Amino acid sequence: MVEERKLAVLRAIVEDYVATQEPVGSKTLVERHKLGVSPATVRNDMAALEDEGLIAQPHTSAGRIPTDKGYRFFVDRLTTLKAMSAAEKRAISSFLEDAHDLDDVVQRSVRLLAQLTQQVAIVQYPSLAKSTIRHIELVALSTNRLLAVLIMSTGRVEQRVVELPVELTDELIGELRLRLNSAAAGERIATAATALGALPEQADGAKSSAYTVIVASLVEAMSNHSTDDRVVVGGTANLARFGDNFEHSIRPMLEALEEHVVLLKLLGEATTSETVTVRIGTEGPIDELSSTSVVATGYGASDEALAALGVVGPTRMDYPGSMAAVRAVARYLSTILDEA
Amino acid sequence: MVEERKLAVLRAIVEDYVATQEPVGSKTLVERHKLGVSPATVRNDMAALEDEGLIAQPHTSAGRIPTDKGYRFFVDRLTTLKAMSAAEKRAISSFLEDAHDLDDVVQRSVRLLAQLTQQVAIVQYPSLAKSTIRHIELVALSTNRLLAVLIMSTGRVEQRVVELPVELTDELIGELRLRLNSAAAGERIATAATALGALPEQADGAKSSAYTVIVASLVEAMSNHSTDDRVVVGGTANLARFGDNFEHSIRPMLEALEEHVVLLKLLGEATTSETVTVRIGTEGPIDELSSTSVVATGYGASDEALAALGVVGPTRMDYPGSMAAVRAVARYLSTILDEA
DNA sequence: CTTGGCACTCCGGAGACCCGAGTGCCAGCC
DNA sequence: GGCTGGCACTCGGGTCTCCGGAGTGCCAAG
Repeated sequence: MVEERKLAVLRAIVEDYVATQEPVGSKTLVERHKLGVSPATVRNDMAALEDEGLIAQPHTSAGRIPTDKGYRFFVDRLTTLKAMSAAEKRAISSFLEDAHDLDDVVQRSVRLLAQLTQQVAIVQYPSLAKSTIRHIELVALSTNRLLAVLIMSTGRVEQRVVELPVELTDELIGELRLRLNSAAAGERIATAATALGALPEQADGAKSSAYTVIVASLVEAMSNHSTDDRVVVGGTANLARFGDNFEHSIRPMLEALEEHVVLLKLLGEATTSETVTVRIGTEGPIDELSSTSVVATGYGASDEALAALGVVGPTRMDYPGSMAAVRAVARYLSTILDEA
Repeated sequence: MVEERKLAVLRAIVEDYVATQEPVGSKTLVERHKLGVSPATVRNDMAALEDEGLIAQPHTSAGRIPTDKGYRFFVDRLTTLKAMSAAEKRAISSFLEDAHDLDDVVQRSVRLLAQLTQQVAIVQYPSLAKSTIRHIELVALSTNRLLAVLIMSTGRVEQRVVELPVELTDELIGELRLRLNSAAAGERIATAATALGALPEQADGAKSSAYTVIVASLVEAMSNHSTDDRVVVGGTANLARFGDNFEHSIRPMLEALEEHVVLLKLLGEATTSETVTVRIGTEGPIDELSSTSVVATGYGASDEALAALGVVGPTRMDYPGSMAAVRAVARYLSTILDEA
């Protein structure tokens, strides 16, 4: 038995099954893929592949379908990323470049990804922790409530209402704003926080105490990364193509998509932008989603990704296509954020 | 035939059908609702109701189900809003008050509404056009690109990148910021725009021309209400309870939920906060959603609503419950935004 | 106007049946 | 040793039939 052909058979099975969503038999396989051997031979190969746990048959006397392990093998060894067509590239860049807003960029990315892959797309907002502060704005809401608006270099805008135990004056706010910005601009939140901590000391006595409380409140509000988990989902209508098994596929999927925490888990460690991570079926962290796969990658600077994006779909998905689309969108997104 | 009983029968049919999702027959009806008459009598009533187009039978020899017209009658004449239980009220207010952010408030509202009604919930962000400007912040991105951040009284923050045909200086920005804010703070965008239009004239010659272009760009960016349509959707997992007819219920629903424009159409004219609007089945603007109903209302100031919120579900939904929940959430949301 | 009776309809589940695709294995062939 | 054709076997799933039960409409009597 030729090892090479056995792998060709595996590839053919994966491709066929992904395309038709039906168990594939030996006969149709040789017909569709010009393997140059007889069905019987393919059957032998299939038996071997089944022994290795790469494929399985749902019922006796049915065709074979790939197992998670089979997909894994396919993804790792039998596939190269499809290149995007020139037209697709053009579509991507023009679609994304029309955006005038970070919200807009993210929204468009999600749509794009969903449309390219015909799957559910997830895009995470640029992480607060990993981007730098461009500007801090303070707006008095009342004498003891302050709205702090953080404008990040990625264009992300974050706001916090801070309740203060002291009375505010316009003068105080103005001074605070100046100092805050000179201390924090260009820094990351974490480093800015320490820099800000030093601020009160530089002030003269009377204001020092006021500074102390205000800065402390600000720092606390800023470093509360509870909203660091902003994610946007799109293409849920593509779930409709999941096919039949409603209760076991679509419901848990919809539930997961509601829970941003779960989504973040799914995107998981895909925080490096150079590689596309593929999590197949039970490899994922969520038991309920044992028949779904995640294709994800990071975007932003190449060394340390700002955030992740990806698609989620049934294990029987077009991995090469999805991987290519995910990578392409991530790249364009990175360049766009770089410009901004 | 007693008219009053006939309506009781209609009510019973609606309630039963909503609860069981199965056509309801005369016999089970008298059993479950103690109508005090025989099934045969009820059958006569049913025949009359069917003549009036309020109920229908899916097949001969099946029970009856309400028609859209039947639901309409039920909603208009046979129902009073369920009061929320004290526990529910407490849950709502405490859940919403924990929010520290407009985004947070909206997000929580959507979840709350979805959970209360067990349906898909939609909440629209406070309209830009109808709220007032609290503060305008300008941040230089480069010498000829300016980031304008609009902070509205509702806590909504909107940003725009403005490309300018002139060089910016810190001094210019500072002055601009002062003038902008004194002219625009407390105004609505529309009125602010005209006020801003007058600004350049007040400046002295050299700066006047710079002002003119900058202000023009700003006004244009601000009054571009393309993002006025921000809506948030939640509870899509509840679609799973839609039941069987996948292709005809869930897919178009998911597709509609992706399109914010469509959602806005659905919320439609529900811009008054005093009444809860109910759109049943084909009464709605979207053909594909002919078997779904929308329960919506406005929130914000009582005279002119800031925006709308509501739930979308199958025509066979619990109207009294949904209406009550929608109204309750809208009210709490209004008070919260009032405080902020 | 209400009610019991009765004949009629028809949906939908259970069972029987069969076809066809697919398999495993074996013996022969290169 | 690997490939191939042949063959008996399996079994899912579509089709058909059948039947019960829930529901109806109508009618005549109270």
